[in-house]
Amino acid sequence: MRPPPSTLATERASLLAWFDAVARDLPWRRSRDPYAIWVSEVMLQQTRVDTVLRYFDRFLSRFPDPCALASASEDEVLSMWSGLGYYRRARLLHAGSKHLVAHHGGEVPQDPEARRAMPGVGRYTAGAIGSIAFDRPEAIVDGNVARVLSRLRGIDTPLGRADTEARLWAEADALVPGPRPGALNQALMELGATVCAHPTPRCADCPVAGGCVALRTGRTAELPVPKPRRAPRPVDVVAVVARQGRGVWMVRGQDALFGGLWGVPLDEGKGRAAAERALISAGLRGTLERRAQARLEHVLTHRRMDVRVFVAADAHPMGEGARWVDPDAPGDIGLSALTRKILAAAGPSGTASPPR
DNA sequence: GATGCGTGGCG
DNA sequence: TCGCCAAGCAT
Repeated sequence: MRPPPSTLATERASLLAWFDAVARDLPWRRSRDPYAIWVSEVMLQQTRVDTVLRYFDRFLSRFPDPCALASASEDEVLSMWSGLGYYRRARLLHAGSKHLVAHHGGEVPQDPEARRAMPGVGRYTAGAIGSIAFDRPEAIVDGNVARVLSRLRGIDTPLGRADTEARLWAEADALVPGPRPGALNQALMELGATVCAHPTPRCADCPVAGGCVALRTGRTAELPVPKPRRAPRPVDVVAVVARQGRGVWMVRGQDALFGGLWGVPLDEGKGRAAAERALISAGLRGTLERRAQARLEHVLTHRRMDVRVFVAADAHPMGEGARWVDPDAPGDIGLSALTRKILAAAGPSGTASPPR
């Protein structure tokens, strides 16, 4: 089932030599600071390298160490995360920094179990920090590694299933004990990201093509077998844009969706009545225009939001927990991409594109 | 074990 | 256009 030790040693050597030759120069690879590695790994969860590049240096400049991050407000942290998505990651990272200050002298612990106990650190991230920052022989399986190992070993059961995941971790566990485990893990990920890619791998450039089961059996296009997933559920949403000078009335999200971020009042529904509800529950009084000013679509992993944007005139606050925000200079608060999209659709003065 | 959680790029 | 999915985690 699993390759003999000699084969594993050859694969390790090939992967390391290949990685040394072609590794991309990425900012987090220039650092051995466990904190920087941790931040990069959290940002990279379900997020492409090109996207993270726009955030990583800025975040580290603002919060150079766990203590600085722990001292910041949640709004400050989310402002640095604004647009990156999966905002719970930022809150967990923030919580993680406080955890480090409280329990580990403000440093990322070397002990694997202590690392695993950090908020927001699961099996993958713990292994990534352990191997990359501390060069410990800890395995990792992310989407890249799963694709590489599925093809290399010919694993043809669906991703996400318990037996498949166990097999993948076992294969990764078998491969990592050897020289430079951090570089080896990064080599596996780099290979998955650049050569053993989805949907079509470039096997001519692969350092371990010689032992690849999928290549030998002509199944590179079939493997890995993807995890079944549901289509995003359609949902109708109304948004209310109320302006006063340069300011737009925004509330702080409390729910799991966009929690901690600031945004214009939203509610489920498609008409003026729903917009009215959003207006009132946001602690605002004002006159809603009769028809939606704009309409847009925003797709999340599990929802397809059909958003009607209503503009409110003569709006004035009648409660607390919300405030006027200048979208062009929001300050230390986080805005979602959806919020920015809504404001753009509403136009600079509320006279935007007509509804579709 | 299934579900919820963002955003953007690509074939 | 549309589905896929990208260095996952918590509940």
